Amino acid sequence: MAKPNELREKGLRLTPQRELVLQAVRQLGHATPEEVAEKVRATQPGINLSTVYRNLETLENVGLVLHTHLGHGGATYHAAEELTHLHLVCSECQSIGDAPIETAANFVNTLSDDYGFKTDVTHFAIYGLCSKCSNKSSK
Amino acid sequence: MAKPNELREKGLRLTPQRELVLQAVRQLGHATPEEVAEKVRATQPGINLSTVYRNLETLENVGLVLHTHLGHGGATYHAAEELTHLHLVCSECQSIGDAPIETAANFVNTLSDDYGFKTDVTHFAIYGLCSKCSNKSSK
DNA sequence: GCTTTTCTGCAAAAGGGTTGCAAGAAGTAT
DNA sequence: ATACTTCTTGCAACCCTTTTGCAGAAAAGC
Ligand SMILES: [Mn+2]
Ligand SMILES: [Mn+2]
Ligand SMILES: [Zn+2]
Ligand SMILES: [Zn+2]
Repeated sequence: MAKPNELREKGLRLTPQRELVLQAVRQLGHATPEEVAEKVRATQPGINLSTVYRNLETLENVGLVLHTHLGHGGATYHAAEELTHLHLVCSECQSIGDAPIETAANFVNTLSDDYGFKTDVTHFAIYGLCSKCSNKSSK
Repeated sequence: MAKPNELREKGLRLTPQRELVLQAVRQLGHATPEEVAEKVRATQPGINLSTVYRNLETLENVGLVLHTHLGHGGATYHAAEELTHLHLVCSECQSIGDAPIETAANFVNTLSDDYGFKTDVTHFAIYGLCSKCSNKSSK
């Protein structure tokens, strides 16, 4: 999954830990550092949590990985090439829905035209009530 | 600023600490718990941080206060009646701009029509590059 | 293989927020 | 005004997540 030299091309050393962290992020979709660590441990039981944190940061610095905020707490990590959707997070059931990024295109353009603000809509979740929960509470 | 019985009307006891926490949130605009504590301490030096946290939670439960996420870390608090704008947070200079909530109206309607998702656009910031920073980096 | 530089594991610390508990204050009834 | 009940506060201890310093291990380059 992680090609042999895509890490070296970025000026990074290719260590088993680093390769496994990247692989885990790619396989997991959105994952907390803890979840990444757990996944990596299936292959490399000894990996330290701090190594996971440091590699996530390193991989983010070279653009292979990104983080987003889906809940009230910490960040979750995505493979950079796969972050092509909005996250619709339900405040009631905590479910995470996806929507295509184009859904926000007009909104993003308006902010750019009116405020000169260049929005990254994926960094924070879109927060609200999912359809199930909003139906329930209105009945 | 905090009327005598608006707290009692919500079924809460009116303590000096609670009244001051509410007042501080109203005066500060967006404030972290730490900032609220600091403001309150101008009047009541002895107030404990845990009292601030507990009161923010209590005030949020009765709808007088709300929290939003403006940065990568913790929450910031708003007076409920004043949360009528979007937050445009710059990833580079950390500035916090405002935009009227109607800016997002079409976007919110689309999410509702297409996904049944009822968005609260104020809970998370809109993240990106402010006009100053995007000008700089493009030159 | 040997040298240089980066990376890892470990343990300790920091940061932000929460909790149990006993004492204190607010509200309520007498 | 006093007594009673219930809620709130301060304090200290604690928890969970993330960061940091450091010494040894492993990559990359020669
Ligand atoms: Mn939140
Ligand atoms: Mn972030
Ligand atoms: Zn839901
Ligand atoms: Zn900026």
